Amino acid sequence: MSRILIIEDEKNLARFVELELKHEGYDTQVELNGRTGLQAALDDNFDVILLDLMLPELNGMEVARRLREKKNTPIIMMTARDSVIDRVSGFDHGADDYIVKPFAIEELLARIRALLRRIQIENDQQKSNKKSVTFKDLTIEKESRIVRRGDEVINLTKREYELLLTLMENVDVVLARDVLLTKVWGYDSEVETNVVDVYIRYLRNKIDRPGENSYIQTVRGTGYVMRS
Amino acid sequence: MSRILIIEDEKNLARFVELELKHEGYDTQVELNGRTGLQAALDDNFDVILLDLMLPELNGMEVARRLREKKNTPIIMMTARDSVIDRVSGFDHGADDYIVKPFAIEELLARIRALLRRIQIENDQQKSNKKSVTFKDLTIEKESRIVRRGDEVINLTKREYELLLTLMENVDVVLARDVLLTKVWGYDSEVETNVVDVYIRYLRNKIDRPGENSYIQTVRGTGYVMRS
DNA sequence: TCCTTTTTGTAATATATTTTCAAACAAGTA
DNA sequence: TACTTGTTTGAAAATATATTACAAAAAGGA
Repeated sequence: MSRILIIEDEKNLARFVELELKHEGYDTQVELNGRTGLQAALDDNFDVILLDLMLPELNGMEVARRLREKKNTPIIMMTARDSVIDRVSGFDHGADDYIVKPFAIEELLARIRALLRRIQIENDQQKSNKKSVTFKDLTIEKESRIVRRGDEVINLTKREYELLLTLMENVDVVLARDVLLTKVWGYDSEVETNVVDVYIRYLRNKIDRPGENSYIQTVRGTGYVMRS
Repeated sequence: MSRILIIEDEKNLARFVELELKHEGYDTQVELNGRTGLQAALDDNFDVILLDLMLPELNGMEVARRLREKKNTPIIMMTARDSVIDRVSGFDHGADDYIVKPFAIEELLARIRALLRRIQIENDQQKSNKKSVTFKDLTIEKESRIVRRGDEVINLTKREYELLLTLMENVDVVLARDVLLTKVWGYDSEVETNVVDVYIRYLRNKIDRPGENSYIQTVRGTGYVMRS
């Protein structure tokens, strides 16, 4: 179920919203000031953040701005009535929607649902929409399936290509052999997991430069990763 | 099986709910007024409390409030239809969910299940949901499995990493050697408990600074802990 | 179709790293 | 001091990964 972070200093309101959201089946967490709210938002992956504009320690706009430097978690800004200027700057700082206090809980729920739906659609499109993937001076153009290191075109077989693509679409995520196996060879493949090692080697031979560290790092006991 | 306390003065309703819950395999107890209800809740450890808002001697809100001073037993508040004001203050006093009377028994069962699940998840998983874990200037990024002390990256083996993660996800909890063994080495591992000591030493060598106190403290006769 | 080339997967070996054990040592406690 | 508990160490055992050669399968071309 979706996880929602509530950053709001009025305890009664925070508690009320939290309970209503839990009642709807969301997983919630409350933070009572901007600083801890931002920290929680960064440490954790929430689906939506409800962010009050007026907060102690760090105001809502500032929280949104700093969060946006790192992440794109959707934000619904809660503003005092008619504070148009705030609205504008709120959007400007990265809010995805806003709701004016005092609000009917049903309106908030509707906005959350709408936002989750919107994000879902964007995510679906985005992933398949990206035309190219990059890691350092390595690029993959998906449509043409051309792989380059700098200017030099690298010829990869189907398996090699898919393995590299998977790694490059998950930069900084350590992928276990069996994960790679299901992603590249298919969930029902019955090959030995040693093929992953072998293909990693093929890739290294083709993309790395002699003497330099490999672009693909081994994490012993766990898997492989391309670290930025 | 989970134990549920029903605090409800309408005998018929209380009886009905009790029978249904027993039928579902829960262990139940009924109290017919706020005073004895609170007493029972304090004396005993229930998994969930069903609490009516309108009660003789001590109303539901008051029961919730006083219980919360001592305990965090999850509460489902049963409120009359559309009593929004009651909701707000009820939640404010510590309810975890509410159900509006009259309700379908199936909805109540679903809410109880959801609540039990949520509590479970909050206990176990919240920590493992987090993307990163921090202790003083030590951080672990889980996806990339990068461990840092300040800016310096620390290389850990699989076992070392998992041991540190376990300790850091349980800051201020003293973990016995055999607990660490089951958590890190697996429930069926058959290694000597001395390996824990050995790995604690490896970790200390890698994360501590010479001269400073160790981040990992020994609790003689009990286990190890990272104290904040 | 038949032959050639390329790709894929397996298995064996070599190499590197980690894990474990057990014994000696140190420290804390009664 | 005697006893218990924790620490440190080095070496052996266990595992994981890298590398290679090769056979089977698939793809391509005449």
